[in-house]
Amino acid sequence: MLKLTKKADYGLIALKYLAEHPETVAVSAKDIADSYGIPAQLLAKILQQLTKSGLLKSHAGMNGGYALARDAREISTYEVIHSIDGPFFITSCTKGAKSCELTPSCTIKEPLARVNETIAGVLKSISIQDLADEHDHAAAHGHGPSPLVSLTR
Amino acid sequence: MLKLTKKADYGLIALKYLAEHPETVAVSAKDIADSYGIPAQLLAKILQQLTKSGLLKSHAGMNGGYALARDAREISTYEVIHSIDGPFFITSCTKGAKSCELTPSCTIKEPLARVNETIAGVLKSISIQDLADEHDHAAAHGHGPSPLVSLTR
DNA sequence: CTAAACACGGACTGAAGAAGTCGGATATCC
DNA sequence: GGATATCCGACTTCTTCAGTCCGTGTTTAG
Repeated sequence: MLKLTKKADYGLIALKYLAEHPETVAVSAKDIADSYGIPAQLLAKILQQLTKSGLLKSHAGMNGGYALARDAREISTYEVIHSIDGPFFITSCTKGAKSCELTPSCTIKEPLARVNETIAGVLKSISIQDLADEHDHAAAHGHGPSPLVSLTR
Repeated sequence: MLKLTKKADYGLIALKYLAEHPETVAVSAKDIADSYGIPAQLLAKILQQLTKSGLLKSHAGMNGGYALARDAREISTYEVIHSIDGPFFITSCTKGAKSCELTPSCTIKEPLARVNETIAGVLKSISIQDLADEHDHAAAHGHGPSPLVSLTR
């Protein structure tokens, strides 16, 4: 139904958490999970995936944990979602798939592919830092002044 | 994984088909299904749903079938998807849901809600007629001149 | 050295939704 | 009345998501 998975949600939550606590060297998966009521083991797997994708740095052993691999401003929500949920496409039969060549039904998919690119572009323009900022501003005065999604029309 | 269902695809395919054959009074679900290799009974249910939503007009009996209730230019892809897949939301926990109030994890959802609105806006700006046109143009000279999704950035 | 705390990673189970099927009822035209 | 349609609900099957379990490897504290 055109919604991203909870794993992606959890991943965004965790990264936002890390962006909001830049002073800490490393945060364990359990700490973040406990803060939000997320299953710890599940979040751990998500963070592992994000580490493999190069978005996080991990440190094993006691007092270990995760930290952002780059500045929060350099990590886009697109990368996070792509890392966790894999490449997403609006259309069920995307280019490269096998089933698509059989039927001529793909005539519809071309315009939808543009929609897909639009979504990707929007997500790429939103960084983890934007999420953290948005949180503060939203609580402060309703809707932030940041031109996050200024192309709402 | 952020993709719409096959039902929605089928629905769009069928509406595009109807838009491309405006001369015919009514087309049966079976005819459309056979043209694209879609399960007939499944497509029938989809068209019934679109009829209930007021996007199609149906006529039972022999030589019966479906026809567009309005001009193809007045039917947006948003309406079709919304009718078939229901209200879609990027975030797993949208406003109005119960589970959202429990955890403070919703801090992330606010900016994503804007993304959601952006997607909805794009889909609302694309009509069934656009799909039919796009099909012709795409085959002719690659990418149509229509400013369909001009806000790709 | 040892044990606790942490990251890693595969395998597994349950639940939910999607995709498609089946059977029957009703309406219309010939 | 029979053939062709829509209409509609219930049902099975399949896939994927969400979450858990368990074991391994690594680092640090004591």
